[in-house]
Amino acid sequence: MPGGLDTHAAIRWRTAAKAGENQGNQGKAEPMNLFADIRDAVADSIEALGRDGGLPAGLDPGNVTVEPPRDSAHGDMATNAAMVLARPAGMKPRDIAEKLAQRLAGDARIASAEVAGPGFLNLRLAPEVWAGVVRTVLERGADYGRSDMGRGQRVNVEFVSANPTGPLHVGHTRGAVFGDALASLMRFTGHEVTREYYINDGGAQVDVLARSVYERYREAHGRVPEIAEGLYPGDYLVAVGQALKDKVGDAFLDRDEEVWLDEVRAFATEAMMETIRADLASLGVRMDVFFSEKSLYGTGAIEAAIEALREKGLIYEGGLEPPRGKTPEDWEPREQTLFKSTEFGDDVDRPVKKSDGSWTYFAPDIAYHYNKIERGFDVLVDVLGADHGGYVKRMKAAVAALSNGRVPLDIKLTQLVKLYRDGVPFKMSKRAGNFVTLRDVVERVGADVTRFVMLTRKNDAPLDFDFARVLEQSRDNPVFYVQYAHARICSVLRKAEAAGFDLTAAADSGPGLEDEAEFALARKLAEWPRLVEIAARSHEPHRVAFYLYDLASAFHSLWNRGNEKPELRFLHEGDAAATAAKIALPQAVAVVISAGLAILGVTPATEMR
RNA sequence: GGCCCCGUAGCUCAGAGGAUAGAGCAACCGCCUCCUAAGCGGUAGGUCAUAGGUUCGACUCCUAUCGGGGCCGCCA
Repeated sequence: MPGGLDTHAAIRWRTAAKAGENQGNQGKAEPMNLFADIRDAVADSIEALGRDGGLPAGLDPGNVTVEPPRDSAHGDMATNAAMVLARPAGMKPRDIAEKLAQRLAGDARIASAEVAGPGFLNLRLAPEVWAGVVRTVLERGADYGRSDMGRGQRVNVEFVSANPTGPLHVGHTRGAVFGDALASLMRFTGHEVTREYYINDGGAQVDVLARSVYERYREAHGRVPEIAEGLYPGDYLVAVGQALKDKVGDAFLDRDEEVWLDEVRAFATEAMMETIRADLASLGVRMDVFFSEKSLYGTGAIEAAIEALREKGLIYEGGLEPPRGKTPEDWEPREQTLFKSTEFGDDVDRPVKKSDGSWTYFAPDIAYHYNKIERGFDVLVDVLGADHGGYVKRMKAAVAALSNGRVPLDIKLTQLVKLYRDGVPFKMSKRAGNFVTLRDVVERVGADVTRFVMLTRKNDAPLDFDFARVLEQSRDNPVFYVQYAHARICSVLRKAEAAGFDLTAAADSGPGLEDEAEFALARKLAEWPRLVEIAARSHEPHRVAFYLYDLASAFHSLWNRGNEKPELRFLHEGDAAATAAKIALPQAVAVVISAGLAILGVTPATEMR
């Protein structure tokens, strides 16, 4: 690397204007997102070249990206600028790349810029840049990687929303973890996030619940419960029946349903929601809003939502075509109230009101989403089980219609969780009501493990959850592997403190990076802000889990390099300067691991047991 | 019959339209007098299901087909 490098300039590379964003940082304006900064530099170069005639003026750098190359032999960062601009500039990609390379070579951060392949520009950054990344991490601490990408946009993440008829099960667990992590992720990227649960307390299923609880109530009075086909048989209702007895005594005994139905339904629903809230709490999930479907009935809310659609000319009375293919025996044309969802990409218009005049399930859902829009959210996210796949197009259509296209609705479907124990499928008894609950899972493996494992797959891929394997302490268990990295660092820091080293000095004296394994780790740290933004933009929190695994891997790798090269170890007995130089990097890694785990809702381990 | 998801190494899976497609496991070969070897390094392993299309460039986007899974089959 050039000996005459102005390290001072290299560290303080932010222009004065940009540094303004970082006021209150005592003038130490280190970059937050290195990739964004270098991309800015490329864009600036394009503009400058446009001014002095090297390139046509006014080129749009919108599609220019700066990203880590697949192969690190290609350098630290690569930009596609020349290829993207070739057509609008009317020039050959490699010619553009050459001009950019010359320009960028004047940037103190950039050690070399080489044209490669069809017109890639491969950039190698000055060693000081990577040391600067480590310092930035230590300065920012838990805020490193936080961004204002969301610009305060109000996001509503609706998740779990299980029917209030029983405790949460494994499927809900995945949705709960996903939604919660996504909410944290979006908050980290500058969105204002509301976690919301939609209580389906308005449909027939809560009547069934009430009748089921009534039988348990009778049971509490010493009667034999009659759990008819279709009622909920689960034991968890026994206590609810008892509680009902404690509350109302024998007031409902041997009375007609009309006497007790409303009250028992309300009582049972509340009891179930208490259970569900406790289930969520055991996972560390806290909702901001519980929204009751029932609150939409009798208040004109549904009517208003349908009316809003009608005003847009999207509601009509009519019949649907019989289903294509074989027509069911009992099919007959029926007049009903339909929403023109086909105008927004749905396959067929959807009924909102049945021929008997009652609402379909779709109607309150429309009203609920209308309510979210009216509450002023800018972005809606629904996290649903994959069995709701058929619902996606019509709901997106409704939201597009009601918000005039202003509010995007993203529906994330979480696929099945398959349970195993030591590779053997976990058989659930066919007896209805006997399923593996969220509590079962959390009690067996703990909330941290549950959460991390649930995020080691994309939401739309099925997930295998093996009770034995997730507790295994080996490299192929990502939870352990990441936690182990963090614990190792904590162990080192404990020893450093015990040896009397001043850890706060490490950040100031700065890391001395020399080995490729150290640079690799610093590069990984530099990717964090970028990774966070990509994950938030695509609503994919699993990317955080995968990143942490990669980061841990780079760390373990460096750790073992210390076997061959003792000078790379983090602790150097009796040598404060050497220790300060080496300990900053693992400190920074610990900061990012705990920041990442915080987004996933996982507590970092400080030691392994 | 319709809709949704998936198809990448023997297995489980990553992969913002970029270069020679990457990890882990399993296999094989190495590394502990040294901060936790609960770890690390290396070798081997591929028609990214198939066929078209879009473009400077496709595992990635579009269409069709095949295969696996799921939901629905009608007042969803």
